[in-house]
Amino acid sequence: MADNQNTIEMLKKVGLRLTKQRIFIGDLLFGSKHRHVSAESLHNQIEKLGKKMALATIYNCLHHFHKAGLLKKVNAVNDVIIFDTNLCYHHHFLNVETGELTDIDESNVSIAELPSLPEGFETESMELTIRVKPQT
Amino acid sequence: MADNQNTIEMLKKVGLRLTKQRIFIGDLLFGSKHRHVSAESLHNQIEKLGKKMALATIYNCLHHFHKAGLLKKVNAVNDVIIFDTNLCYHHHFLNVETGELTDIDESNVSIAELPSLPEGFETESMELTIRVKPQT
DNA sequence: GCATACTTTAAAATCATTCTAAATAGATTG
DNA sequence: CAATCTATTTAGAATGATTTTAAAGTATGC
Repeated sequence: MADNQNTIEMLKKVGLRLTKQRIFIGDLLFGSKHRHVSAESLHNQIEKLGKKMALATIYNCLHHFHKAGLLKKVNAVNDVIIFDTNLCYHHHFLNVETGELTDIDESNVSIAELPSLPEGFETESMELTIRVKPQT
Repeated sequence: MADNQNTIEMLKKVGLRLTKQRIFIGDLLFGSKHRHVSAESLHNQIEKLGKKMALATIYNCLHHFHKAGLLKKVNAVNDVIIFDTNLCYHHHFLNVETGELTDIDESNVSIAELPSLPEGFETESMELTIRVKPQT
């Protein structure tokens, strides 16, 4: 499959070993649109596809992808770590009831002035979270 | 003590029972400057002050204060829930190495355009997090 | 192919948080 | 101010997400 090939290229480029599990997860994550996943949600998806994979493997894989710069970590929601395949600078709506994240179209937000950083620090990333809840 | 009196007023105003533990925690939290605390960090502080208090009591208290609108919940960091005594709309630097949060002076940030919310939702809060790390 | 280092895995361990059930302490009422 | 009612505190158990461990398996270089 073409996807498969893309994933393999990607893993090679960042110097990660080509394991069945990483290729499978890579295909899922980078196959189509951007995604927000937790280890648990990925695990569920993988089980629904009829595959078996240890949860620990999924954690390992997500962390490796993150270290390799393939995934961005976004603010934890309800104690759950969420990884984002969209690496570009962008923001989120967070549904406080469900924990669901939705991308905010970049053009819709602009941060006019940026504060100066503390001495000796550099920015790693920046994220605006707009917590939303169903209208009462 | 004056602090004590303020805390008692505050608890009465929001309709929470006056317990020794809540008064003590209220004094710690609202005594001077704004603070960012986790249940654990508060527990440590309380132990250092030579008092004993069950961790569960601290969790209860923080949640009650939050429900009563005395504390704001901010994005979890490293799986830890952080409460903020600063209720005003403001933003944070997050030290990704230590998890430490620092307030950003409000005047230093302005969000020019706001995106429209998803249908049927309303904003609960909004927070910009600038993740920073020591310069390499 | 073989050796080596890296991965996967299941299960145990850990860590933050919540729950439980009993004991205690505020609040309320007569 | 005692009796009662209900909320709160507490220790410890339970839960849930994540990490660690140690053993077995697998990719990669030679």
